[in-house]
Amino acid sequence: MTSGTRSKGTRSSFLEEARRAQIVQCAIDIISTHGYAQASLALIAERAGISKGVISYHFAGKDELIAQVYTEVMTLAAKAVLPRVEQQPGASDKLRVYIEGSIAFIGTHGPHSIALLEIWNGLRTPQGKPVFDARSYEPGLDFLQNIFRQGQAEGEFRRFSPRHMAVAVRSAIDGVLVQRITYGDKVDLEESSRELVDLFHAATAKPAAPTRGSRRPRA
Amino acid sequence: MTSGTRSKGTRSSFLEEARRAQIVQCAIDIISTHGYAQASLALIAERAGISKGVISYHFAGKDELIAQVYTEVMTLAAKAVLPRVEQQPGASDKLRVYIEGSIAFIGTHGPHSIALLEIWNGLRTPQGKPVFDARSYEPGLDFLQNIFRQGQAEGEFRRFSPRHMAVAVRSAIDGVLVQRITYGDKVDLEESSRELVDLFHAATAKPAAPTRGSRRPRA
Amino acid sequence: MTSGTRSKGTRSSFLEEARRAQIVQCAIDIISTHGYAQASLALIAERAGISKGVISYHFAGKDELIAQVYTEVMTLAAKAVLPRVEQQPGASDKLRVYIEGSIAFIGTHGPHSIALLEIWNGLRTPQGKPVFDARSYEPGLDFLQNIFRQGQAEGEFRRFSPRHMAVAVRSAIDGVLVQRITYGDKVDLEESSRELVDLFHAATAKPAAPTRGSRRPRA
Amino acid sequence: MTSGTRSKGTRSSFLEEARRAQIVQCAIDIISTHGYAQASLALIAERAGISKGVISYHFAGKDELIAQVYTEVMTLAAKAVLPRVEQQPGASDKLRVYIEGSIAFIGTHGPHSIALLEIWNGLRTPQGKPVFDARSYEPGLDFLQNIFRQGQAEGEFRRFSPRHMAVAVRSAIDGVLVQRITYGDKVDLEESSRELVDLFHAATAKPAAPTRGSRRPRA
DNA sequence: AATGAATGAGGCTTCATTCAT
DNA sequence: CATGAATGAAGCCTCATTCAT
Repeated sequence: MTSGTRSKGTRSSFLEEARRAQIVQCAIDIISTHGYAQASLALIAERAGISKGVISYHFAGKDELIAQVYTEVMTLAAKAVLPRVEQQPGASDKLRVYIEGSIAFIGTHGPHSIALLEIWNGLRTPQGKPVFDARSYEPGLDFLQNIFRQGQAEGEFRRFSPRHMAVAVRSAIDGVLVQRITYGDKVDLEESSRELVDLFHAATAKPAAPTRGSRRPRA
Repeated sequence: MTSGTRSKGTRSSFLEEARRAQIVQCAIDIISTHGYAQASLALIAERAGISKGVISYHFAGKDELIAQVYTEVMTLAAKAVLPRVEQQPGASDKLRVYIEGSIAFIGTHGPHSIALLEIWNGLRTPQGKPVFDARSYEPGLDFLQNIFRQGQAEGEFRRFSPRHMAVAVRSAIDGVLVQRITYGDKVDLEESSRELVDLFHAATAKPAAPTRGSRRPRA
Repeated sequence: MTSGTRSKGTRSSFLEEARRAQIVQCAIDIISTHGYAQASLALIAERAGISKGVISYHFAGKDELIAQVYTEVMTLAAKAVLPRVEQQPGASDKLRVYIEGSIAFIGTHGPHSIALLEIWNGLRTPQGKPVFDARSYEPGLDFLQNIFRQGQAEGEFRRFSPRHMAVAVRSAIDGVLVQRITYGDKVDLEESSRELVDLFHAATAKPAAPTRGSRRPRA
Repeated sequence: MTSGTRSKGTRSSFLEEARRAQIVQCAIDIISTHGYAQASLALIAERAGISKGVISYHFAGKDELIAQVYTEVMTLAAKAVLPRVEQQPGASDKLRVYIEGSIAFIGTHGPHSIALLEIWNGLRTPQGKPVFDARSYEPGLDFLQNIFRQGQAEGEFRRFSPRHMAVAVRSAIDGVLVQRITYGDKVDLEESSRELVDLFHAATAKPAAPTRGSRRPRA
């Protein structure tokens, strides 16, 4: 209204955003520890030390909160993984970094990863149909498919269906997450990472030429 | 079990079992079409054309019904897949038949497969902990791990972690199921089967010997 | 299923109907005493001495309960008033009996009448639009308009707009109800009835012929 | 009130009054479009482009705001109708002008009229009793009764109960409003006005003397 | 004087479970 | 054995009101 100082609107927005972020974070915690179905607004509010109504005040409803959580986690994951992948010139390296990055994200953002899986599996339309069905995977699958197509075009990869391979890679990574959820620290993510890299390297690489030497660029 | 006239108790048991089986079947239908969260006893009872109380009468509670569904489907799947796998002498063929059988099961028992996934993801303890977490996978994983160990011992497979490979195989098969749920008939299960067989053949096979000929036993 | 005795279905229906009727009656009582807006399911259930869930069990939701109340009262009112009206051959007598019957209904079915008015005024769509707006009056207005058309055709009534007269008659009767709601027994319904009969007789009758004698058929 | 610089208190009062008037106006708009039950403070504040708290600041509570709306509209209506009525010397003309003025007010102040009806029907005490029941009508009814008494005393009107006639006139005018709310412009207010004037002229006038000529002084 | 944030009560609905018949 | 009826908890949402800034 006056000048110089930050406008009220901005200050409002700042506090508003802080609250929203806090609530989103608590939602992630609760969803990851109690599961999507048990993640009631009451539980989330309790965790945040606020009244239930506060959530309704800052979010249009539970749906918006969940959507926000989803967006938050997806954005975080994409930022953590994709840029580093794209820095790799070769398809084989891209695949390796994608797998390594994805599994590393599970380690650094455990609750986020779990929450993502929970929402994925738990969020339904009122008719019971999944809101995030396989269609939501498409962007990620596209990303992988492009890597595979590049590798095949450049002769680095053998012939296979890029789509099915992409589905398998994503599924395998999710499988690691499921293991991690159950067994916690007993699952050595670095080992899982190495094994999956090897697995999909072997699965995609061209059959060894007769005079081939070392097979793996790195273990 | 076979003779016509049995004691009342047995006849009771027979009817009892028929009722239970009917309810379990309806539960599978409802869970697969409406999702776990929406699968209320009322919906299942309506589908079965019976009263809600009947379910409570035949099952200790919803949990027991769901557990029964789970057992039923797991048993069906095991019967459909495992015997044929064990008929194969070689580890490589065992793996191939396991994958083929598992994906074929998705095709022949769609609702069962979906229900299994729904229960897997949806069933929780009152504290929100998954009832069927990765631990429930262990029997299946053991089965696969044994195949891999056999193959490695017999020199058919390269060196890799049997456990991680087992997790990857199961996850990849589940990935096909998720695709199938979303895209239905547009997902060609036979193609998926072939691709996964190829994928894991390549992933497990020893690096091609210099003078090896055909790599795939079957296309 | 057997024979002779009433089928289970019927017995069920009987008890079912009794409960529904009880709940509808309690809803009428609560709506008439506390007003539509305050007529919560909790209050109605408390009055009926049952749990809130019972209402949800017997009715699809609050909407269906209210609709049932509305239908119940409308049907009662129609049965109480219309047949006697149609027994009258002359339009003038029809009008008189209609007014007398409508006001008598207020006396014999006070809570019903009040509940009807409350629902009429209070029930809204989620967007705030009245569910029972003037359109719902049309059947009743038609009935009155036909009386007026008959009277004009037979020369008993003077020239006027049947529609506007019909609206005025209905409104005047509702006005008596509003008075009754506020002042209770202090409003003499018989007197109100006589006055309205006179009023609308005078309003509809042809200008007195020069040699006219008695004006009212009944005082 | 007129001079430019006044004490702070007065200037405050001026702004205060402006704010209150603005809020009252917005309340009228919202009530008339969304209905009383849906007219939340949030909606009214949004319409006014202010914060919800402002309303609480300027009004003791929602009740006071509504009461203010009621007073505002009643005052407007009284100012629009009563003075012109009182200019008429004869009772018959007074009645005519009262009806004409009241219906004209519906045309010129649609939202006000609707809001008035909504408040009338919707506002309740915490116990569910109407706040504005028929008692609130008394001033208006008195005004009409005085007209009728005058007309009867001066021999212009026939014998009838002034009170019941007054109730009928008010009810009939309200009936026109209800029609207008539902059917909007399709209700010709001028026609409604003429018909009601005729109706109540006929209803109140002395039976035609044997040698009388024209019945209506004016249409 | 105004605001946005927070509260807490209350409403409707769904649902697994219990129980008398 | 089976049923329909009833329960009570829990969930999400709306809203008038209060309060610190």
